[in-house]
This record gives sequence, C-alpha cells and structure tokens, in this order.
Amino acid sequence: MNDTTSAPVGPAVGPAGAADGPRYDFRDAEPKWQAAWSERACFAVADVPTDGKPKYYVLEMFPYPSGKIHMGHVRNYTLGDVVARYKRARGFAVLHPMGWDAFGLPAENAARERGIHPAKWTHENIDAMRAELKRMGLSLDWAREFATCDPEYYQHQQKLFLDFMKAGLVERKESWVNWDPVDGTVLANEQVIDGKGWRSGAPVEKKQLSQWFFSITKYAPELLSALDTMDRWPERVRLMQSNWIGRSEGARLRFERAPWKPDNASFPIDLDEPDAGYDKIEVYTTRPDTLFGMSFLAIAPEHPLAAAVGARDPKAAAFIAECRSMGTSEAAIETAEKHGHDTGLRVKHPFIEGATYPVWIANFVLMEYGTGAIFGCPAHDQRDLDFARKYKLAVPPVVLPPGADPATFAIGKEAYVGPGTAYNSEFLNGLDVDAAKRAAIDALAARRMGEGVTNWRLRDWGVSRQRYWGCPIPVIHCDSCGVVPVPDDQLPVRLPDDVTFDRPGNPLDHHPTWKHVDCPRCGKPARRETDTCDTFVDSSWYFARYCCASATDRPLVRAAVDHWMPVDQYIGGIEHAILHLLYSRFFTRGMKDTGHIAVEEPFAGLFTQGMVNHESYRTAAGPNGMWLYPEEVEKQPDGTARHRVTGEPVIVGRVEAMSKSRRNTIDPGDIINRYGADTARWFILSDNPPERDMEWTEAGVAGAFRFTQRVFRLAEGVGPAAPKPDTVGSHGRTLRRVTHKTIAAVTGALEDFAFNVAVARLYELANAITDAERAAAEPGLDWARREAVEVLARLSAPMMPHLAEEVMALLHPDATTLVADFPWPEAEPDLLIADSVTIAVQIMGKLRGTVAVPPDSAADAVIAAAEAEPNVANALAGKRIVRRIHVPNRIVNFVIAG
RNA sequence: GCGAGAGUGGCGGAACGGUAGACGCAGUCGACUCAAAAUCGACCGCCGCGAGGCGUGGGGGUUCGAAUCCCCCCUUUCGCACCA
Repeated sequence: MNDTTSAPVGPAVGPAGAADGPRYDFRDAEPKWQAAWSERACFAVADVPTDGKPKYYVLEMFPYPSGKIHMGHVRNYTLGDVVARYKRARGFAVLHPMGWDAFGLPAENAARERGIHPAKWTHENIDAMRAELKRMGLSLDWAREFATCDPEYYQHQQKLFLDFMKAGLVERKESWVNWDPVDGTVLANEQVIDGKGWRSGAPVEKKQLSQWFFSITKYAPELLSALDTMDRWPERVRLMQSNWIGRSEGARLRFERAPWKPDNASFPIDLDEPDAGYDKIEVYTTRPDTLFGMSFLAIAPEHPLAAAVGARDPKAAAFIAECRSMGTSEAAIETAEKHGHDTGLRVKHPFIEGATYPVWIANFVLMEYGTGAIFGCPAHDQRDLDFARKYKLAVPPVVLPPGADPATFAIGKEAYVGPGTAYNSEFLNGLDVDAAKRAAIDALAARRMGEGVTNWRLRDWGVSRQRYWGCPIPVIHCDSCGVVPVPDDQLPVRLPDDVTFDRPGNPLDHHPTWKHVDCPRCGKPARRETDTCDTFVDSSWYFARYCCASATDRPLVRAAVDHWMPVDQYIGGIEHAILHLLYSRFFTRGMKDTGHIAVEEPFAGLFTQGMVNHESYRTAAGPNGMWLYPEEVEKQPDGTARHRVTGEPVIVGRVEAMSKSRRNTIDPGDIINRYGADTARWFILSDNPPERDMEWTEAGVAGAFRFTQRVFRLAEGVGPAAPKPDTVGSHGRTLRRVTHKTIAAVTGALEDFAFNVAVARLYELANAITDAERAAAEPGLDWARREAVEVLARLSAPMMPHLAEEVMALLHPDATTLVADFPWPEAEPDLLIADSVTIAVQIMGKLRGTVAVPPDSAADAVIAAAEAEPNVANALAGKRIVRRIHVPNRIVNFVIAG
C-alpha cells in the first residue's frame, strides 16, 4: 500500500544483523508479533465469559471511515491500547473492540462529486483504515467489528427506535429548522455559517417541518443529577453537560389582559373576541421577587400572540418579518441591539390593583426557552434595562443592595442583579431575595395565577435527516391509519442500492419505488418515511452492541451486555463532551427502560485526550504564501527553514491543529513505514500528558526511535539465563532497587493516566542499566542486569508491545508464552525500601545542605547529623535555634532567633 | 457577559505543603571516525570569578517551610452565550 521509497527522511534501518546500524528491525518484528497475537487470539473474549476473571471494558470512540487514519486516531487508540494491555496483564478479562461510524454526509458528497456509491466508498475506506489500524499492533478483538451502515447493525437500531416509540420516547412534531433551499435539506446549526448553507452558500431559510424527536427532555432531571455520581468523568465535561441541560428554578405565571382601550387609534386591532384564546399571557421568570418592578411584558416574534397581532396590524407583521430575516447565527453576531414593537395591548399586574403594562414584541425574547414571553423588570435585569432605556419605559427599583439608602438608590446603566432586600414591593418588603421569591410564588399560587416550576434549557433531540446515507426511520405513513410502525418481521428497512445523486434533495424521496408500500395495518397504499436518522443515533448504542456483536435475533443480549457494561474506560476527544456523550447517556436510559439492558450510565470512566498539532509552513507571508507539507521543508541549523527542492525561504508558522488546508498533516502510515508502530506509540505517549494538546515533531519521533534501538541493545548485552544468585554486590543491589522502584512507579503512573511519567521512569531504568553495564564485575550483577532488562521490556509492553515481545524472545529463545499473556511484574517490597535516605537540611526554610541517614532514623539522630553538617554548622554558628522541625525521611528545618 | 481550566529553563514537561526543573527534545564541548551518521562521555534556569544571591505570570496572605493552600490582579485556552 504505502511505499517507503517516497519518504524523504528517516533512519537507515537495515535488515536485522546488518554490519552497521541498529539491530532491531521493526519491519520484520512488528508483522511477526501481530500475526502471533492474532493466531493465538490473545485479545478475544467471550460474550458471557465463564473464566471468573473481573471484567474491564476499554473503548475508544470509533472512527468515521474517511479513508485514512490520522494522528488523532493514533493517539486515541494508543491511549486505549495502553489501558487495555495493562489491565489484561493485571488479570482482567478485557473487552477492547473496534468498529466504524459509517453513515454520514461525506459518503453522499463523494457520490455526488465522483459518482461512487456511498456504500462502495465507505467500505473501501474501512478496508484501508482497518489495514492501517492493524499495523499499529492494537490489542483488539477484531471478531466484534461492525460498521453502523451494515443492515446487520441498523436493523437492530430500527428495532430500538420502535421500542422507544412504544415507550413514548419518540415523538413527531413540527419544528423550526434551518432549510437549505439549494441542497433541499435540513441543516444542523453548526452547518449554517453567517446565515448561509455551508455547502451551497445559499441563504438559509427558517422553515417549519414535521420532524422525529427523541424525548431526551423526559430524562433531563436524572441526566443532570447522575452527573454528581460520575466521579471518573472530567469535571469540565460534567459541567458542560450540566450547563447544557440547564436547570433553573422559577415561576410560571399568567398575566391577564386588560380590556382593550383604544387610547391610540392607530392600533387597529381587537383581540377581545371571547373565543380568541388570548386573554392570558404566560411567562416564565427566575425572579418572581421582582414582580413589583415590572414595567412591560415582552413576547417572542414567533409567539402565537405575535402572529395574531401581526394578522391585524401590518406594522407588527413587518416587525416580525424583520426579526425572522435575521437568522439565528446573525442574531448571535449582533447581540447588542434590541428591537421591539409595542402591540398596544396591556396586561394587568397580578398583585397591584388597577396597574397595567404594555405588551411588546421583542427580538431578544426566545420562543424556545420558557414560554416565549417575559415580564420586563429593567431595574434588575440588564436586557430588560437596555430595552427600557431605548423605548423610554419606567425603571422602578425593588431590590435594595445591602447598605444602600432607599431614598437615593437609583439604577443607571447597570441593572442591579445582586442580593438585597425587597422594597417598593408591598407584602414582600423587607424580605431577602430568596424569601421574597418564595413569598411571591405562594401569593401567585393562592390567587391561582402561577406556580413554582423547574425549567430546562435542554430541548428534545431532532433526529430526522433528509438524507440517503443513514439508518431509515422504520415507519410508514398511511392516509387512513396515520403513522404505522414497520412490523418486526419486516425489519430491516433496507436502504435501496439503486439511488441517484443527480439532483438536490433526499434520494430516498426521489426513488421511483422504494417509498411506495402497502400499509401494514390496513393494506392500502401508503408511503415509507424517507427521513433517516441523525448519525449520532448510530453512535448512541454501539458500545452496548459490541458486547454481543454477532447476535442476529435481537439488538442486545442481556447476559452479555449486563456482564460487560458499563464501559470502564472510554477515551476520545473533548469535542464530543456534550452531544455524543449526552445522547449516549439518554439512549442507555432508554434501552434500560425498554428492557434491553440493566445499566443506565454507559461510561463509568471517561478520558478526554488533547489534539495532535504540528507546525505549519508557507512560502511567503500574506495571501501569496503557499502552504507547504512538512516533508517539503528543510530546517537550517540557524533555526530558519527553506524549501527542500527550490531552496526558497520558508516561514515557520504556529503550532496548530493538523489540517489538510494548512498541509501540516503527518500521515501515520508514513511514520509507521519509517519508524515502526512502537516508535509512533512511544513518542505520542512520551511527549506530554495525554489530556493536553501535543506537538508532533520529527525530532521527538527520532528520539523515540533511538530509544527502541537502545532497549534492544541493552537486551543484547545481557548474559544467558541463570538461577538467582545467593549474593548480589552493591552495584547489583542498586540496580535491583531501581528496577523494583520502577515497577511501582510505572504501575502508579499507568493507573493515573500519567503515561508521560511512566515513560520517564522507564528511561531512568534504562539509564540505570547502562550504569550497571559500566560497573566493575561483581557477583550477581549480570543476573540483576538481566532482571532489569526483562522488567524494562515487560513494563514497556503496554506502550511498545512488539519490542517487548522481541526482547523477551531474545532473552528466552525457548519460551512459549507471549508477553501479551504475561502477568504484570510485581515489585519486591524489600527493595522498595532504601538503605539510606537523603535528608534536606534547611535553615528558616532555605536549603543549606543534605545529610544521608538510614531510613526511619530517630529525630534526635537526624537533627544531630544535620547540625554537624559543615555548611549547616557554619550557618548556625552564633545563632540561637528556637525550633527544630523534623519530617521523617524528608527534611530538617532549623528556626533561628534574631 | 457567564462558567471552567492553564501560566514552571530555549521547548515538552516532573515535583504526598518538604532538596524546583526528574525524564525527554534542542544545544555546547569531548571521545570514536579520513569524514559523516550512529554510539559513548561531560555540561546545560538566571546573575556572579567565587562565596553566594535570585528564581515556578504579578501583588498580598497562611505556614517552620508554598509551584502547590487562600485573596486580588494580569495573560491565555476552552465551553455556553439575549436562557428571563
């Protein structure tokens, strides 16, 4: 596939045993050990194991089959593989599967642009990427592989959809969508850029469509409260989800409309017909305590009352149209300006007899949140204040800040939103904000005008997509029976193969026959639903399917899923912090409530990795500069860079995310060809903590490569196996201490996801082995070196699995057990105790010297030794010691007077 | 605007409140070599000849002792963003 001859640089790796150069040839070793693992099915586990081992489920977010793996994949799968191999060595039965998130728009784009069928494009990409992943030497159970575009997968998703429907978790409702009139499809918010479709460039329209929704809001309370128990998730992600779900406590109250009084003849409207249904306007507020500070009521332009007003008042209609033309994204850009239109209608205050307030249509009120209507309290809400100042509305203050004088306190340009005491508020006067809220809600309830409510920001999940390459939504529309679920025995609803992409819109809709079916209920001609599922649905249950990937008769086999789930360690990018992870949490609850599984939280542990970045290069500053690939650039000793071929000067840009447009990508396949998988894995782990963004550098990879060679050389340098000697000399003992401390340190680092620290400890062990190589011969030293090299290999195995096998095979030519099947090394406790510890000696917290004492020495002895240390004694001369602090095995600190 | 992180040598980064800079990268010098690569050895925070002093974004504080804990500020990254 990839050819090494095109690589411009790289180490000269000759065949093993060549006269010069490194002896360890990864090109020979890596495929050999991959084949060995595969032949022995080292990483296969049963759906329902009977070996009694504790289970551990490691999962990395599955890839979209774009065609090639990228460095982000390499990092993701390396991190997961380290965990999987480590846990396996620790005695766990490890489930570590892989598959493909294979539906989605790029396949359709390829079909449109290049005439390749989406299925063909997708499967070719999967084949290419599978081959690349296999070259990484991952400890995967490939028998569980699937792609979400396989009917064998999506048929079960259709079954789940129908079960969710039965359980009331699926709804069909009208909703406003972003509609691209050129592509003839709904766009997600992220696909609308500056009010235009991201592909067509056409202005996006707001359109009301009937769409399928998952009722994720039904689970809002538990999706929020469970976050508190998810202590193995990053705090950041939990917070983001919490904000996204957006619980708020407040009140819902109904304002009665005041009778219509035509004090201004220019308002030609009359909504006082008894059956109009506009006699009350419901609002949501988190500040019922500020009700006496009301000065207006405002409704969203999409509010039904606004439409009713617009039908009678052309000026109002024009204002509403103006608001609608400002798309959602544009509104976000122009956040400052608030606009409104006075309807002429008025509402009564719930508590103040005879007081009425104007009803405005305002662009800053959102129909999607709360009730689409607010009461305006300008003194204590910044938005309301901006609006009131612009339209010269009253600003009565009703919350007095602590210490402020009620006679002089006034609102300027800033609303007062802090704590305080209610005033100008009749029965609320004197109460603090919280007490006033409760009192106001009680009063509203007593009058049957309102009640306390909990409001959520989370909206239901719209899953309809007018696209071909997705899971068909398994329902049929019948003119007589309405929406009819496809019966189980007619599943799967397969995508037709013979589709065309020569015109905009949904190919399923254009297909000559596919959508025409008979109603399963009454038998009359009916239509298939042509919407397909959002691809986030596919990824909302794949983790459970892996547990029983070959089951054909049902989506999930309970015994298997209940055994393996939840995922013990999930690893992926932070970009999925909200959508994928929240949808999966919802879906898992849905699967539980429809009887498919027992767990309700899918991912017990979550780790979010950083990105892989790289320098970018271009030929000149400004718009004329051409981006260059890293392999086109040659670094100069003076730090500048030039073009490898033309010699042109090159501008070295920022270190930023790898992207095709900036050409600062590094192809993992190329790296594996030149350096091997172990080198790539080692470098990616060693560079920095895995949760942070890392920089991919040529020098770093080369350094990692040198280390692989060095480890092999250390192994070649040790003698044949021998029984443990009775006595070990001092160099040997020193080495053995390092060896066993390294076992403890690397174990701890791996448990903590501090893989860069684990790498550092292994470098230290290698350095200690090198020191021992140079030491004079003594009894037991050879044995200790051999032990150290074995430990080095075995501790490195989760990171560099091929090299570890090669080293152990070298040391044990007749061995039949693979390192992949070895248990994790155990440190000998005796060797973790040093025979001497270095105590820092401080005077007034400043280091003045060190003393070496036996571990756990008595305080008196340590202090005496510290005072005797020449440098310390010198500094203490003539001073009065007022206090002597001794921290066992660590420090002595003298506090002196004067 | 709101919320949450992060600021440590030339770089990536280590460091239970206890010897700041482990380990790696880059660099300097040396050995080997006709030479280069590879390998090996030494050095490698700043000031100072030295003794020593100064150093973890800035300023305060707690403590015998602070990169670490607390308060204020600065910079920066990310998330949400007219959410009533």
